[in-house]
Amino acid sequence: MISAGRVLKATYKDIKADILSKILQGIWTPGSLLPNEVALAERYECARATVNRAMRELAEDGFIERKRKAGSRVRLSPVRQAKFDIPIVRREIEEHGAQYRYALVQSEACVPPDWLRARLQLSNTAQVLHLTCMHYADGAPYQLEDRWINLTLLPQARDADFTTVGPNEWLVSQVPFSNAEISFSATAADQTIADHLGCPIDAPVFQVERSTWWTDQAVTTVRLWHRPGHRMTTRY
Amino acid sequence: MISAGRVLKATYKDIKADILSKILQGIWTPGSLLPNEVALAERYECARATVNRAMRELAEDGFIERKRKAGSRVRLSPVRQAKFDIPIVRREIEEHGAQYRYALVQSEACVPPDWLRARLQLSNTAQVLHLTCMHYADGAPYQLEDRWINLTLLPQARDADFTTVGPNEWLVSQVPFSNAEISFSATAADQTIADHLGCPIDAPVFQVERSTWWTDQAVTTVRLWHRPGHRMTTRY
DNA sequence: CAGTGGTCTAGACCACTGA
DNA sequence: CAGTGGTCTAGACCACTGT
Repeated sequence: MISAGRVLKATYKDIKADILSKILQGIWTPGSLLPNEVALAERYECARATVNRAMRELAEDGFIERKRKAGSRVRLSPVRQAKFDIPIVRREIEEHGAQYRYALVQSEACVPPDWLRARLQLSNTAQVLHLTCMHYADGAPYQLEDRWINLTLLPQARDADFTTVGPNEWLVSQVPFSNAEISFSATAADQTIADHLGCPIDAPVFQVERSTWWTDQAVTTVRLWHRPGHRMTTRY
Repeated sequence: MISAGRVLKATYKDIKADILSKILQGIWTPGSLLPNEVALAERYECARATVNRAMRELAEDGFIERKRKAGSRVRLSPVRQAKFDIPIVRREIEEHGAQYRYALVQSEACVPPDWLRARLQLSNTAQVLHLTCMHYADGAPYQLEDRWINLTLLPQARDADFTTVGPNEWLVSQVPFSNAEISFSATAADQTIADHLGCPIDAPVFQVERSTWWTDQAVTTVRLWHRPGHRMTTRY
């Protein structure tokens, strides 16, 4: 058991910061038992609900574990998570102070290839729209996009004009929120990628794949290839 | 403005789920103004604090935006975030049902190269421990680790035995919590990487770089190279 | 069964900010 | 300046779970 120093009329943020600093400095070490909420409320001279919020957020942030009856402990192993902003290419580019340009390379309605039908669980009669697009930063190739849209779910995509608006931005306006699976990997540039990104064939390319569903129906899947040297960074 | 259906004695989870389903189904569309907390509290027949918690969490989850005086709106563009579990290689491998094996390849205390001193803001007199390690899944190369540990901050690393315990697990036991910067990219295998991972030179390799600090002092930096074909996946 | 966190309430005051 | 969310309070009851 740990004893807490006395602090006057603390807000939940004060309490959270105070407890966190004790953990980060190693004053409260992994595995040790923290005072219970009532005790902390006395020491910080506030209501238990205020302490509760501070502790709840520390638990959400992965710093402590809480159990009824057993109390709250500093986590033993930092079960840490990293959060990434889902890359929205236009914003990504503009935030780097560069000028964004978009171009449609190809657009074709077709029957989905087998691998796509399998991945998106499409019916045998489904039709899809296949788009190829380029995103430029200050005129230089930044990202190549290979997009498939489920025409059964979004027939209006057939008549949409993708020469000026990118499929991502169009989709956001059509499907409010959706579930998605996203994965990152490294791949070698094939002829098409090399041509569009202006890099050698077999150059290592950072690849993002994302499939999204709306109420259990496949909306779209996309592969994004980034120019060589691209990095995705975050802090935690 | 949107009107809410009446629900009896709802908990904050009920309210959150109800509002979220209206957003996901497109009943409440992006940009539209939600009822204020007092109105929702009446409709759900609960206290305002209960509504507040539901709405606060929806905002944290990125579904709505809240502003004083202006009210709460469904987000226009899904500023969604993806959470990744920080890859802990042993768990990653064992969760795939494979057997984990670790091996120390090389260990050497030395003066940090310039790029490392710059990256970690080390003093001129700093010493570092340079480790090279391999992680195997079912006997096959899985990940090559190139690790640098700040000996000024962690002198005990000099005497630690890294032949049986990986540096990551050792560090976790020495430094309770730390800030980190992590980045992902694609790179081409050099001779060393190719040898250790058993892949061709110039093969595209998924690279993770992570630097961590403890109270503003650099603890360690590491580069991890994954076997060809490695994917990092999440849902959101 | 008893101790702990989880949640709700009714009310209050405050901070911010759009009109 | 008035409407909205942000936070706090003092108290209450409940759910879970270790002992």
